[in-house]
Amino acid sequence: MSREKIFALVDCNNFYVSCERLFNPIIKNRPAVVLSNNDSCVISRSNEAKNLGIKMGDPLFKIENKINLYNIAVFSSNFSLYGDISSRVMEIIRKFSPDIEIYSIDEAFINLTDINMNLDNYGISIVKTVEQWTGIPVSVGMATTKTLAKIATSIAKKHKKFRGFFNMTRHSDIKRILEITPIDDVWGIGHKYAKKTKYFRIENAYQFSKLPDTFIKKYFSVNGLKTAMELRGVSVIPMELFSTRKSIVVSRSFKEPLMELDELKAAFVYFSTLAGEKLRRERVETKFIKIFIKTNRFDKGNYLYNEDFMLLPNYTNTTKDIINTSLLLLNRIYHNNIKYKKAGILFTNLVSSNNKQWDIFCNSAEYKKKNQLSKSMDTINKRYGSYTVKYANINLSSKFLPSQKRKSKEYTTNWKELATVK
DNA sequence: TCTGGGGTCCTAGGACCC
DNA sequence: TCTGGGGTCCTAGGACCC
Repeated sequence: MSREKIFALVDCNNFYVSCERLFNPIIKNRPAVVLSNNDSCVISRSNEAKNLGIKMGDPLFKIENKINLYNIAVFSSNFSLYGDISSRVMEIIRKFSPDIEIYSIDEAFINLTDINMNLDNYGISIVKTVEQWTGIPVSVGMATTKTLAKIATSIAKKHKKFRGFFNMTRHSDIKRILEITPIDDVWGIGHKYAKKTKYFRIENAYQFSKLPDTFIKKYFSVNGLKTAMELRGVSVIPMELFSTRKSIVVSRSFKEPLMELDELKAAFVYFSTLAGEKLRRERVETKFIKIFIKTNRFDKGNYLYNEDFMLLPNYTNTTKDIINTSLLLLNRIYHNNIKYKKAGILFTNLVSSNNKQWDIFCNSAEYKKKNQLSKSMDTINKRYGSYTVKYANINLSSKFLPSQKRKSKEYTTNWKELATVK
């Protein structure tokens, strides 16, 4: 029998808002929110904003009143800033265990099974170190499975008295904790499954964990069964240490619907540029390029979705190839007099640039030339800011560009916007 | 009126083959 | 045209996550 595993989840508190606060100490205790693309809806809230009843996903127009009434600080999202802060946080967490799974921009699991130290001290030390070195507050939860660690973290976050850390590994009363954990708070139980559990009169995590396996599998599939096992303390969701990306998407909703082909073309040049950068950053390539255009999904009865794809003869990650392909596909699926509200480009079947198969007919000299051009552009744009150099046909003044009226500066990633010291 | 973007995994069902 | 079983592979759609 192998030793019981120990997982810790490190979760940044209100991550995007916390990032904004680093550079705006003035809003330290003011309620604050960060908005999604086009400044449409709320995607991050400070504790004060949560206490004012602002919900995740609330559209901006719905909370205008509260914003004025309570002087809420509002930010457009600034993902290059958040991404940069995130990687700093992750590097610090890595010092506590190299066995790390970066689960999302603001969360990481670490495996502490082989750490021969007092776990309580270790957990408190993680919370303190990350906060001191980056200024980002985090919560840490420990347990014998990832699903339980999720619960432990939310307890650490919810109750001030724990100071950001909760250890569930040797808790004498896990049953009691699961009983007070609503089933829809459990990792792996989403909207639809929560509704089903209600139907079966399952209210909390403990009740769910006690259901017969065959029943769970029938109504909640194997993933539901995994969740139940993990709640019972049996670790069945392993750490994913070397996840390789399987798909890449770049898509945007337009503030104003686009109708003209030229407008959409500009949008796809923009998407292709971002998508190419992403492929190269991840060191992957693709043959499979799909694009889609669609109308407003809330416009019932008139919803229209069009997509098309192409399988390229050779793997690529060069912006030029992606632009050419996406414009060709756009010509195929575009129709007159349609109000397109959202569009995007998608790559699947990615392969690593390092070990891809060379095709017999691939012109490798041509390939290397295009590749070199793309890479040089990336280097320049990284150093001097996005779109310092770009393909001539990209038209950044077009109306497809996301509207971000309240964006903070790129303090850490753009030379032109370094924070100034007063 | 306004309602994001980017991912992964599982399953059911169709196409195709013997 | 109808008849049957069994297997694989692929894809669309649905579920979940942040």
